[in-house]
Order: sequence, then structure tokens, then C-alpha cells
Amino acid sequence: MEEIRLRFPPSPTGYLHIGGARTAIYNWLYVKKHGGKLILRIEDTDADRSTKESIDGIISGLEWLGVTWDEGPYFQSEFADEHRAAARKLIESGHAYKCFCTKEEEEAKREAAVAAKITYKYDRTCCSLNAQEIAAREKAGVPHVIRFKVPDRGGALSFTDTVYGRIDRPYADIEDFVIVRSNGMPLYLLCNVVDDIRDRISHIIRGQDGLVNTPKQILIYEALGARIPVFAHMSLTLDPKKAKISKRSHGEVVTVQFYRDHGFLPWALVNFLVLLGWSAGDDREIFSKQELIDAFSLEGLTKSNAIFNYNKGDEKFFTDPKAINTNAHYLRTMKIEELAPLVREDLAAAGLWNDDYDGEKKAWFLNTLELIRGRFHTIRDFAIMGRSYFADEYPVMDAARAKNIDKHEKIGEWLGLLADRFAALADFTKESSEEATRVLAEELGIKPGILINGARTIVTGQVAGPGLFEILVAIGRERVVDRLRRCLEIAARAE
RNA sequence: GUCCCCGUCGUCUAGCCAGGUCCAGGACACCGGCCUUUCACGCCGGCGACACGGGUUCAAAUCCCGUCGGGGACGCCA
Repeated sequence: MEEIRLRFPPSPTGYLHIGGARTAIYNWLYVKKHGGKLILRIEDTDADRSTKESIDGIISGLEWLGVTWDEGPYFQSEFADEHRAAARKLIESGHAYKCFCTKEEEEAKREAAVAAKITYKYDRTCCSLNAQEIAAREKAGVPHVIRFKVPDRGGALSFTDTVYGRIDRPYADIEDFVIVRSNGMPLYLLCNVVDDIRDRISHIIRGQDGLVNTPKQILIYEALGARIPVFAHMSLTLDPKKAKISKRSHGEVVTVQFYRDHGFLPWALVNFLVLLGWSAGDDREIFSKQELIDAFSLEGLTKSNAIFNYNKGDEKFFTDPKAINTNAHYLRTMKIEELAPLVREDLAAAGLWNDDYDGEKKAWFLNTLELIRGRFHTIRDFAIMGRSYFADEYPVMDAARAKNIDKHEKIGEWLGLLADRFAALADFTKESSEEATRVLAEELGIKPGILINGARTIVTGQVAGPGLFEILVAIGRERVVDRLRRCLEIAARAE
């Protein structure tokens, strides 16, 4: 059976963005599903724009996502000789020719054509040059590019794209495209094909923007006598204004790094991204890795472009709401043992980690995560909204203070009394603390909610959270009593 | 401008190829309710789409044509 080999060929001119990640994920899933190999190839032929940081960023982004590859990274720049050799071979076999037209001449013709509203196509001036003419120009030192000679035949080149179906392109519509620059550097169209042939790539899954130049690449495959791979073009990811997403216009939100920095679970991002332009064909939206691999198929890819629903300046959602929801879903349903190390890393970065959490207080730590994670959206929330569980210095939200403290003149006194009751309890449990609270409220002639919400505000600084009595037990009697006694001082803290 | 691709709720999508089971299903978002000491979760309910116009047919989201809309490509970028 034919070997299944796919590749992910990023050009290292920026960070890994979510569109690129989506492409990588589809390639990876196809490979995993069919037992193939994924090749990572860095297309760094544009030396001016390629950077080391970018290469590192792409690799660490893929690693973080869990997208693994079997070969590489290979660097396209290392195969320049091979690319040039292929160009030579194409000239020798009559599939390409040297073109001495200057860039300026070409641009002028192109502009004139656009002005005249005519479709421009290279006029083949140099296609008919004879050997002597070519030799004369070369001797005179006239620089030249190498153009692929599109077969002079009628009809159309056709191929079947796995997603878009049969595509026909009349030969007459295809220009004799440049494959080697005048400075001798081979171009993408050629390099890409030569590399894919060398790497024995069997399937190409790439963005729909590659659809129009697929006929040109097929021509190169044919001229080089190579087998043509299966093509599957995927829809693009656009912004709400239907523009292509880019770091330049959207900023960090379109980079994988952003999600890592904002406390996303890698798999949640993968799950979200894979659904942008693909569906399993049924109603499933949450997949384990194995479920996704089993469910994946090229047939599920959508033809129409998908919109990444990010709205700059949105106060409630810092990225696509569905992405946040997917992350929150995993956060509250994943195994607590798997969540713990991720939270640990984040708490450590925030200076809130205590080694006891992985030692004698491990049970407490896991229980606390279980208690508070239901309301959180990202890993970062543990150190921010959940700060009061891990530190004694935490801010009090304005909204909480306004709603639960400022409205009651005697709240300081009441919570002080509550602290006394708690201190006097034989056992400090969810049940005993609740009973003590309700009894005190009754004695004071106020609603228990006043004490409950006031205590939550003081003890955690938050307007919302788990049931108060579970909070109290999690934070511990000593700290609770102390915090309640310093009620007014804590309430005065700025947010 | 030319060529190519696409067009189902605000967003992601199922359904389309093999027309009827679709006055169109799910998810997110939004709204309401239940639960409740708060918020969230959960559960229940609501809002909300076949771009438009023709045609074929007993029957069209599904097939055909046209229009409009959106995107892509048109580089000596990748």
C-alpha cells in the first residue's frame, strides 16, 4: 500500500497563528487516523523575512498544542541546489525557458493591461528565442528568470480536490510562471513541489488560497514525471468583517502563544480550532484526542470560510466566545489530577505556589481546585479570582463591596461577632459554620444572606463563588476568623 | 478588471451529492424560568437562518439558470 505522508510547511515570518495551527491540526489528524507520517518543513527561502525566533515560536506552538510530527524540521533553504537542479532539468526537457524580459518591462505591461481592463498574461516574448539569441544575451550579461512553459494545448487541466471537487483550468488561461528569480533563487511554486516530491508527500491539506495555483503545481509534477498527490483545500479563517486574520491587524489574539499565555488548555484550543471549518457530521462538539482521530475525515471539511468571532474591545469576551466556553468546559470536567499540574505552574508563576500543595496539603489542594474551578474560564483564574484561597493578600472587588458591605452600616460589627462564633465552635465544618451563621442572623434579626454575602466578600474578595460554608472550610477557620475580624480593613482595599 | 471558490440562525455548523420524514436539528452567544446565601454549573423554555429571483417537479434548503453578496488568486512573496 502507498505510504501516507503529509507535511506542514510554515514560512517562518511570524508566530504560529491559529489559522496555521488549524492547518497543522488537520494534517496531523489525517496522519494519525491513517497511520501515516507528518513532516515538518520550514519554508525559509525568503531569507529576508525568516527569523530564528519565528522558527522557535512555531515549533514551541506546535509542541504546546500537542501536534506531533514524525520527520523534520527540514529547512527548505538547505535544498536550494536541488531546486536549481530541478529548474535545469525542466529547461533541458523543454518544460521551461530562460526569460530576459526585465522586471520593469513586465510591470509596465501588467499595469497597462490593468488600466485597459484586460487580463494580463506573460506574452512569451522569450519563449521563442533560439539558442544563439539566448547565448548572446547571456554573454552580454543580461539577467534572466526561468519560466515554466505551459503546454500549448487546448482543453483544460483538471484535477479533483477532495473538498472542492473537480476543478478545470483551461491551459490557455495559465501564464508561463516564473520558477527561478533573476538572482538565481528558485521560487515557492517550484521549491514546494520539488520538496514534496523528495519528501514523498501523498496528501496536501492546505488553505483554500492555494487552490488557484494548484494547476501550476500539477504542471510541474507532470513535467518532473512525479506522481501527483491528493489535494484537499480547506476553507479560510476570516474575522467578523470577512478579512483574513493576521497578527498585523488583529494582534496577539490570532497567535497560539496568546492562548497559552491566557490560560488555555492546549486541547481545548485544538478542539475549538478543529470545529472552525470541520464537523464530524453529527452533533458532537467535544472530543477526546482519540475520538477526534476516529471521527476525522476530509469529507467533513467545510467549503465556505469560517469566521473567527473575535471582536476587538469586547469587555466580556477576550476572544471567540465559543473558544472560551470550550476551554471552560474542559476546565471543569477534566480529571482534577490532570488539572493540578497546570494550575501549579500558573500559581508558581504568580508567586502563590507552596510545595505543601503537592505534599501534606495535596488533598486540600485538589479539593479546593474542585470547589472553585466550576466558575472559571481559564487556568489564569485560579491565581486571579481564586487568589484568596492561596494568599492572604487579595483585592476586594468594587462590585462586591458595594453590594455586600457598603449597604450595611453595622456589617463590621456583625462579621466580628460571626468571627467570635466561629472561633468558639468545637468543630469547624460546613454544617456547624452554617448553623452558627443562621443562629447569629436570627439573634441580630437580619437575613442570613447579609452575613453570608458579607462574609464571602471579606473572605474571598469576590461577588460570586461557591457556597459560603464550603469556602470557609477550604480557607480554614484560622484565616477566616482573622479575615472577618479585619473586615473593615480588608474592605478598604482597592480592587 | 479577469479567472476561480463560496453563500443555512449574530457566530460555528447538521441537512444538500442519492428532492418528501425540515413550517430546518445541534452548539456558542443572548433572553426568561427552575435551583439558590451570591455567581456559575445543571435542567427547562424562548429568540433566531435556507441571500434573492426564475425554472424543473405532485413536492426544492436540497436539482438547473440568473442576479446579488462575500472571499481568494492574478508577484522575480510564501
